[in-house]
Amino acid sequence: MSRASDKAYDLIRNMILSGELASGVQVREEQLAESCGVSRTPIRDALKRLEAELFIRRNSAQRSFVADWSLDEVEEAFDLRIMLECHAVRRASTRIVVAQLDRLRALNFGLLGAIEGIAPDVNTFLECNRQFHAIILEAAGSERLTNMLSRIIEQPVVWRTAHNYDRDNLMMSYREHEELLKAFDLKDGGWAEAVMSAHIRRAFHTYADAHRHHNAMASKTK
Amino acid sequence: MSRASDKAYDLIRNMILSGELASGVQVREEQLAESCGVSRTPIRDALKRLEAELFIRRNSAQRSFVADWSLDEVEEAFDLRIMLECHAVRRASTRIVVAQLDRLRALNFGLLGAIEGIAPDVNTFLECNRQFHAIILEAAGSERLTNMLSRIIEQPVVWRTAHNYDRDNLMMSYREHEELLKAFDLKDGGWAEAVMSAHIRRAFHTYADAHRHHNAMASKTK
DNA sequence: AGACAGTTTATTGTATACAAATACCAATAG
DNA sequence: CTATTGGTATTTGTATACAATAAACTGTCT
Repeated sequence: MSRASDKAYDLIRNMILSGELASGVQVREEQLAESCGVSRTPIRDALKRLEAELFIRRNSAQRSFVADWSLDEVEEAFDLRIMLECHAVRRASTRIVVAQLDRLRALNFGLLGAIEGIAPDVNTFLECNRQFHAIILEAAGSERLTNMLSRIIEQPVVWRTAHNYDRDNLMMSYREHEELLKAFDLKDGGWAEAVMSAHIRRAFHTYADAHRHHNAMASKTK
Repeated sequence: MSRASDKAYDLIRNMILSGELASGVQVREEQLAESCGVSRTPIRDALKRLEAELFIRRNSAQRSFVADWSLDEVEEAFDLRIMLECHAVRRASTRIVVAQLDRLRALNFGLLGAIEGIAPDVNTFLECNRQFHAIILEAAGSERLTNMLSRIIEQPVVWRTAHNYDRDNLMMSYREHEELLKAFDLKDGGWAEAVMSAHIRRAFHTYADAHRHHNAMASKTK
């Protein structure tokens, strides 16, 4: 991450995810340039990227605002992710090689380790989970698919939701990954697809519960 | 299209589609700037966009090249397009309003008119076809979906293939659109989805035939 | 001749100044 | 009091100069 535009991208993205930049607020290029310590040129690059990922929206006059996602929009994103990841897993089931299966097994073992402690290590869990899905995408062998999935807000939503996961939820992810591995072993793309679909749908409902809970809290304090 | 970056985007895109910029050749920002009559800044914007749409690829040293698509890669793109357009049509089937249905009917009537002449008017056909699909996407009402489909090479491949359409093929498109309209009238999302899937699959095979024919010609002249 | 180091050249990345577009505000007419 | 118009401030778009990086070359040493 030496390039200034990458640095700016990460910084702005984190500002959005951490809530430092609240939903709906306008962001100005010059102001971002100052807070990121770079000039406007890389900021503009970063904003374009964030706009493509729908983190940033622009109004008719090209002013940029932090996107404000409704539950419906999050559900749309999940629906798309389900379609694309199921497609990936279907392709992967006929293309995946032993080395990749081994890496998947190792990652899911690491993921289990992160759960089993007294307090689950959510960050390690997330990183293992991210890599697990990345390897499946790699095995699917479609650059375009990788491209699209990287654009769909996956990290942020996963990130927000996982902090709401209780141990049972985390363990469920582990088991679903194991089931996916069995489906790969048997080269049963249909099974793999069904497991993946359930896996992501469950994640959505965990998110939706948290979202509603959050809103209920917010309206109380008003 | 007053903005220089939009102008540059269109010019470069057309240069690629027309073959003026051949597959695989390197493109330099400064050279493009000169041929587009703008500075490097908007060229860089345009290249980023074209890169996101996989018209342009970059090597490890960030040099840009015109993408060279294999038939497999085109098939991947079609597969993704089928998934996304089927999703769109499914959503649209429960959301589409009368005004949109009327516009669809009018467009398909225009499309029929373009076919019926002595020599089919391919450009009008393509424009009606483009708008037809755009309205369905609008009716689907998912910004994210629109976003993704606009990134998937749809226009270029459609453009290349339609010039290979014979009258029967064009007429088939008209009939499929009519069938889609019936499915919408009956709010039968499953039917609509099936018709759309067949519609795009047929387009792919028309493309694949043309592609193979083209390659056979090319190898003869070698 | 072949390989390697240092230098040159080509190309992209970044900063910055300026131009264009838009929003904001105040003054004035209705 | 509202609407409209004009001007000013703010913000984004573009051009351009310069910096950084990677490729190509050249000369030397083995």
